[in-house]
Amino acid sequence: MATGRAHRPATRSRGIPEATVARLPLYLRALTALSERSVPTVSSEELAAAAGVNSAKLRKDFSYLGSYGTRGVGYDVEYLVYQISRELGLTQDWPVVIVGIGNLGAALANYGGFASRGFRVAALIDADPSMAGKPVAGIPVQHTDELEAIIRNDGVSIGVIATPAGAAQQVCDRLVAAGVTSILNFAPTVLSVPDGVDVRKVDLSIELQILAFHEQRKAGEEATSGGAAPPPPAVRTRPADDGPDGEVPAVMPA
Amino acid sequence: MATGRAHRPATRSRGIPEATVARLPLYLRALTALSERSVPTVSSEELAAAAGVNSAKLRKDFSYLGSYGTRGVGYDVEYLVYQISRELGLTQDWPVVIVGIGNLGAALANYGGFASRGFRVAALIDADPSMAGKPVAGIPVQHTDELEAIIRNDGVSIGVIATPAGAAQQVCDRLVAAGVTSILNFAPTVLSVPDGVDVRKVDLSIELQILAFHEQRKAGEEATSGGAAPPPPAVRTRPADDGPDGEVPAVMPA
DNA sequence: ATGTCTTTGTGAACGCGTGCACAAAGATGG
DNA sequence: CCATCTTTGTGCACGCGTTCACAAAGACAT
Ligand SMILES: NC(=O)c1ccc[n+]([C@@H]2O[C@H](COP(=O)([O-])OP(=O)(O)OC[C@H]3O[C@@H](n4cnc5c(N)ncnc54)[C@H](O)[C@@H]3O)[C@@H](O)[C@H]2O)c1
Ligand SMILES: NC(=O)c1ccc[n+]([C@@H]2O[C@H](COP(=O)([O-])OP(=O)(O)OC[C@H]3O[C@@H](n4cnc5c(N)ncnc54)[C@H](O)[C@@H]3O)[C@@H](O)[C@H]2O)c1
Repeated sequence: MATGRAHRPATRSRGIPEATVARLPLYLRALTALSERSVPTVSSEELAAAAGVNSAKLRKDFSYLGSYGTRGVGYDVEYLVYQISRELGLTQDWPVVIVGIGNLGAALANYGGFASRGFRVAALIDADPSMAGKPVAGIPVQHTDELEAIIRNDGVSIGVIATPAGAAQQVCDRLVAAGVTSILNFAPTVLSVPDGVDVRKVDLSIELQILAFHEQRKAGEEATSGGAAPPPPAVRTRPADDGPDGEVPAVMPA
Repeated sequence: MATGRAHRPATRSRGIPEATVARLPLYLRALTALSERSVPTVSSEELAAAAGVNSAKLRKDFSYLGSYGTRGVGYDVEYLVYQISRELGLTQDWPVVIVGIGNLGAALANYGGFASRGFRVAALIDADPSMAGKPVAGIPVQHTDELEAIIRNDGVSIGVIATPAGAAQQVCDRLVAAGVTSILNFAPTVLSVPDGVDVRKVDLSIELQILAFHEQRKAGEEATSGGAAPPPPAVRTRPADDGPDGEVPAVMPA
């Protein structure tokens, strides 16, 4: 889901398909749960069920990492946890900065799921001067002016943007200029970044709209007003056309 | 990203590919911005740039909706806003319940991006009795006991889960039993739902792990410790050691 | 009308991801 | 050591999604 200039022409980074990479955290989560229950081994079938995927897919995913299974037995849980962690780069510590400590930013700062993997909140940054020094989740909020210094001093390479949409690109530019090369964007905007910078976005509104689409399909499969097929569109250059299709507003002048 | 039992064997709902549906909200956002600036028409090239996608892809996406463009001119902004809104089901009002009003749930409740499209927060629900009646974002929190009544009375079909992971499946089951058929899940768990129910998940931790993967690739393309090839795995049959899964895992005895 | 110029809509090629199905590997038991 | 049984690893086919490239549609000028 990299947006903007974050093209992925051959980002099959080192032979591991992007789709597989996206599932590794899922497997890791399931394996961690098994590990906590001291389960020694799992079959691909069991693990796939726990992760909510097809077992053949899981086996193929693991085959990209190497042959870590034992035929007739399955996979060693602890060993696989380690291998996936290493592949994902979770054996090292990743300092993260969160920019925009409002409703969402504060929730993220309080989120325990950060530290549970190798992620550490290095700093909380906000433009509001009245917030400076105020602790959120035990960490004092710092002013935007400090952004560059923090990133350089702590060697931060991952930034989280939780500012209003209008500020996101500007914040993004500063992060990138200061050395951040991975961005998680919660603001509803398309970010432009130079090559080599990865952007992933989380957009609640988009998710809801996708759900609404399917919901509408489920509800109005046969009964709702209007047919299933959209009415022949009126081309507009000259309005005064037969325009009103159904009960439609939106007639445009050329 | 439907998980669990939400299989999508032929969910090409009515000829509109899933990938296209996922991009429609993106186009809609860009078009809304143009509309607010009173821009009358856009070319596929311009709109694609604004939405961060390829222009050919955009045209093909729109072609699934119908022929709404004018050759030599482009697309009428207002008309397209309406058509996409209608296709996504945003011309009607979607009541939504949020379950689990903690850090994240409260942030979601306060989020203005809900109402900006056709989504309306019908209720906030939490299991903590001490929260009952306390207003969050102007809406009084209601106890979980009320869940079924609220959903039935308001005809809620979309639910948002922001509870701890351990409670998510149970909450999900209750939502589904009460009539919810679309779920947006923020808890880091795989949800099992019956056919006909859509689940989408938002998982911050997974996004960060994917970023970490690419970050590691960028950093250690040649220099980092260890080679590229993983060491040959050892096989485990008899564990014998239960899990000190504290920090350094996985050296396998043969 | 006719010609030119812009931009859409889409046919076709390609590549990625998914899932089936099975041979090979290895564990386990005799 | 051999037979059997379980489960992995993967070759293969298929379908979806992306992108290119271009003919056709239409605006606009003359
Ligand atoms: N709250 C949610 O549940 C939610 C959900 C989805 C998306 N979002 C998006 O996340 C973003 C934040 O949402 P929110 O509800 O926390 O908003 P908010 O207004 O509560 O918080 C925004 C914070 O960003 C700070 N800020 C503004 N400009 C800044 C800048 N240039 N540099 C640093 N900090 C700056 C503000 O001082 C404020 O503290 C928005 O873009 C919103 O659309 C929020
Ligand atoms: N905070 C974040 O930024 C963040 C990010 C990603 C994921 N998450 C996930 O979102 C979920 C919520 O996170 P949070 O930080 O808000 O946690 P939280 O502990 O602050 O809030 C959880 C809320 O859910 C309520 N709850 C518990 N069981 C319930 C039940 N059975 N029915 C109804 N309500 C119940 C609790 O009373 C509490 O108010 C967690 O699963 C977390 O992993 C949070």
